Amino acid sequence: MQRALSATRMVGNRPNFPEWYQNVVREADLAEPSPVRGSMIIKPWGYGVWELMQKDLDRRIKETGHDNCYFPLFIPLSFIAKEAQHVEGFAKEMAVVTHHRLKMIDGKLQPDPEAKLEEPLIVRPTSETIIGDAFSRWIRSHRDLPLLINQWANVVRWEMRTRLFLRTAEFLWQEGHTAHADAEDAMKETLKMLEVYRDFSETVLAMPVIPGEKSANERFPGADNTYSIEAMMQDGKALQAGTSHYLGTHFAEAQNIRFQNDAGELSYCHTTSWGVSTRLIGGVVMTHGDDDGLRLPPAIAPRQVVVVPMLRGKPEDAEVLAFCETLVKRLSEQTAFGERVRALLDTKDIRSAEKRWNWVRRGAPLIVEIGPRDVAGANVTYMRREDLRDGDKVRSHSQGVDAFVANVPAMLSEIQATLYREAKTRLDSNITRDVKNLGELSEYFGAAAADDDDAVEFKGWVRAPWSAPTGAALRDGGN
RNA sequence: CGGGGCGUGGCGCAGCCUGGUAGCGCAUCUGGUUUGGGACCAGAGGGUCGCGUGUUCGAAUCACGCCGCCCCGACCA
Repeated sequence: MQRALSATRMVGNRPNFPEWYQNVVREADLAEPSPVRGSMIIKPWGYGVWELMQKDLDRRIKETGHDNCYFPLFIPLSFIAKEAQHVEGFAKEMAVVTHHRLKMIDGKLQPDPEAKLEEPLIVRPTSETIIGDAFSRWIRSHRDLPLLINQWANVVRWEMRTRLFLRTAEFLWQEGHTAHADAEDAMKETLKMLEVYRDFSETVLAMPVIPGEKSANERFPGADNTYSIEAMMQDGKALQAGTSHYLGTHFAEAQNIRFQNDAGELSYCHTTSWGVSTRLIGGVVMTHGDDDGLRLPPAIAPRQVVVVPMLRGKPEDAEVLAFCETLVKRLSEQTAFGERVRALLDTKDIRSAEKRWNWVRRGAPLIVEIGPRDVAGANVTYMRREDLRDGDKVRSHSQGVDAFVANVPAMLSEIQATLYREAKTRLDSNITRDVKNLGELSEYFGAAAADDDDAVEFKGWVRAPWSAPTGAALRDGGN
């Protein structure tokens, strides 16, 4: 049994951060690589986290006036071709469907040459074009605007280099698409959703971010402006955690999305799109993980309290189990973050010590251990995942069962707040603010660019003047 | 796609230089002993040594080719 996932615990000083990340993803039972290159299998614990993210974000999207719908996975090649920048941006990474039938030829199953599609279909890398096509039919009048749509879907981008959650060939996301009568309204929408993402990330994921505009070279293909929220990972690097785009009239012009204004004149709509993806799970790992594995913010923990009975194969086991069942039932009647507390009794027939560590690695916020002595004294013994260790020792707490049950909602809130505070402190204290020009910037990051071994020094971020509108000269700035 | 590294039971590795058909730790299974805690003893199962071709009496080990994975870079949610 490994005792820790890496040797050091200092932020920014993990000897091999990417390796640590992969270990946590595996040990926390979040996901595993699939037989298909670049794609992953999201396991129940990881998918449970995604479902909770979805649920909360979906509510926010609806509260801001958007309706969900679903557009097809396949997009006609000609649709993509309509917007020049869009083509240029995505052409290199598209999966293409060319046949609709397999045939056994020379003992080998292969696409039937006679079943070739007249027009190839591409697997959506994003849905601007196919949704725009629908918008062009749905929108006639200024009374149809704004049109506010969202979809939860999978998309495919044939990436050269993939990492679980952070960049996979196929990933899950939501993509919002809206159409507006003028630039001002569309820009308002773009910034509104950026703010939705910021608040969601900070309050639900406990992941502080910096919202801002991306430089021209980092813009979404076909956008006039791209905004993002950026989070700082424990290696000091930035993770683009969500984007919101003002698309101007580019897609409207390419796809003829027009409306008649109150004067009877036809004009092009201004559109937006915005999305967050399963990458957020990777962000949570790299924000909150430690040497013992994952630490999940309670708001997105599929199980917030896990009860591990200390069974010894003796008659008193029955009492222990009965006590635990009652405890879980009472916990499930409590409310935290506006929902029932998610509690689990882990009865799997393995050693209880191993069970405990499984839940530690998965990041369950509260882990409760119940033995005969607890039952006799009506106590619970528990650990808080966000504050697991006292030096090398595991910090174990004891409390009367009634008080514990009543305290769980408050403790979950505290854990959520503590995780946020730790990350926020890290973010704030690792932004260097006294860099004034490109020379100082190069000097600060210095050798980092020439590094080719694992030991990349922790540099954090730099706040520096920005050479708008291109940002090209300063693009090594780290954010 | 450029540079570097690596593919040996589920996981982590040794063996390769100096060819003689596999070994360790953890995990798994069985039995026993333990029991406020990441147990101990004994036994067992599990490997086409990434794939292919070649050299050789003999290849995990040598040569060539291919595939895959990881890191850095470029690009991206």
